[in-house]
Amino acid sequence: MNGTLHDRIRTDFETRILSGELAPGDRLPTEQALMAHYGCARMTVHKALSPLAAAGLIERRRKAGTFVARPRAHSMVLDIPDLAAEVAARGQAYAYRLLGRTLRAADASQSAMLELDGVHTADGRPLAAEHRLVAAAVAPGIETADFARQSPGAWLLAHVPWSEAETRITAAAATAAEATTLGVAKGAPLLCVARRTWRAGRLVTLVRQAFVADAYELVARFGPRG
Amino acid sequence: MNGTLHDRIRTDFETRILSGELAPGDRLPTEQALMAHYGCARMTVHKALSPLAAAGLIERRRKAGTFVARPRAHSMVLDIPDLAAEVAARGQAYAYRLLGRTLRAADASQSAMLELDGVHTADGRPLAAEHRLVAAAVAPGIETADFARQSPGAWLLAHVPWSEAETRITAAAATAAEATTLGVAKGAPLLCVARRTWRAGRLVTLVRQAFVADAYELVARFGPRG
DNA sequence: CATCGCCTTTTGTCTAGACATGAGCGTCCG
DNA sequence: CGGACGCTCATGTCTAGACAAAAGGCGATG
Repeated sequence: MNGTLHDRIRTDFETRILSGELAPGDRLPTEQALMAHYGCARMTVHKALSPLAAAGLIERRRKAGTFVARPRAHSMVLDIPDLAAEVAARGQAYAYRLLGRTLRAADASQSAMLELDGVHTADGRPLAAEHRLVAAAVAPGIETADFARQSPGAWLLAHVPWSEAETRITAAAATAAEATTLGVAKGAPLLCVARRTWRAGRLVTLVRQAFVADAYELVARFGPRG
Repeated sequence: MNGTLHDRIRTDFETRILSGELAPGDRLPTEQALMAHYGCARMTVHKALSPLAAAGLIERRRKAGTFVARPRAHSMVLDIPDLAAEVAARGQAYAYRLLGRTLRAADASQSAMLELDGVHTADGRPLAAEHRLVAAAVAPGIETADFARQSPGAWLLAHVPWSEAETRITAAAATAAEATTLGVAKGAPLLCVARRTWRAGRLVTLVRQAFVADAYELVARFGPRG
């Protein structure tokens, strides 16, 4: 596919496996045989097949050989887009409006957290309500940040690196407060995205975004397009 | 981390970047310098840094060098679990009940599709309503498959390889039909997962699962744990 | 001053080998 | 017959080098 030889070898087997031409359990040629077939060194063959093994598409055992892996519980790539960019791509005007800002002092259970409530809008129409906690100690400077022009999420992305994140996606009925903020009826369905983000084991931020159901969707992909 | 040298070099920089010790834009040593530092050949250094570049953690430019990448619109790994396994892991009894089965003949716009309606249950309680279309030509044998014991999704996973999939996640209010199937009130929030799956460019199946909001959530992760 | 072209640095790919590792498999011996 | 041993094969890791390609830097030239 790409110009390089090991990319060609890799995509060769990738497509043959994904198309079903090579079924799970089938044995692939040995590296020796592939050297001869493609007329290259063993390192090149190895460099081609290693990523497939890492991706779980094939399984390699010494002495036994290389086999097409059985399809397991698959995972897809979920794009977590920048809301501002997403809205702008739709040709709408994005804005974040800060609704509340409270500093919660540290107590026995956790360190000081800045509590931020706001709403993301597209062309002035509410898109999502956001409730966020930010660990003040891990995000120096956030207490003086201006969220009139930039959402807390964008500020954090630019200022605080993170190493780990977990996102939970659920549906929920709008509470009275959410209904008011978003301009929908109480009980209306919302797509809720709750994310916790850590840096070096310490919680950086905890955010819950409630999207108006018919105004937003998440997309996850699996496939050669990346 | 792992015993191998290139794994050690890779995790070295991985942790230094993710911990923030190396900030976005920082330049990494050249491969020459790393050869000297680790006392190994350049291929070994290259093998260590290449995956980091592929993962988007670093950015490499000829002549300029290697730099820590700025965090971009990040993507996470979304686990699409096998429903049966998921329910079993919670200690509940999983079942799929087929509610409707219709063969739609081919027409000008598309080939023959088998239409399947069903409901996934945990301990007898409805968990999700499923509406699925399967391309009969791409899934030979599905017309005689027995869905009393196995859901169409599980059957397809075992019998038809796929190369590409796209999942859209939304929230929606339960229609009257869905409310009846799931035993919830009309208008109750549902987490909807709509997935299209292709094999070699041809549509294999198209499925829409509507989950009872408080009985299900999707989890996506990003981090060194994989 | 601007621009073109050349040089150098740095990464990308590949080779031909070496040794290590581990698993399958047969053999030998009890 | 069965288990322990050792052989062999296939993959895993690594080396020292080669050439290619891209892009920054710099000087010559207009």
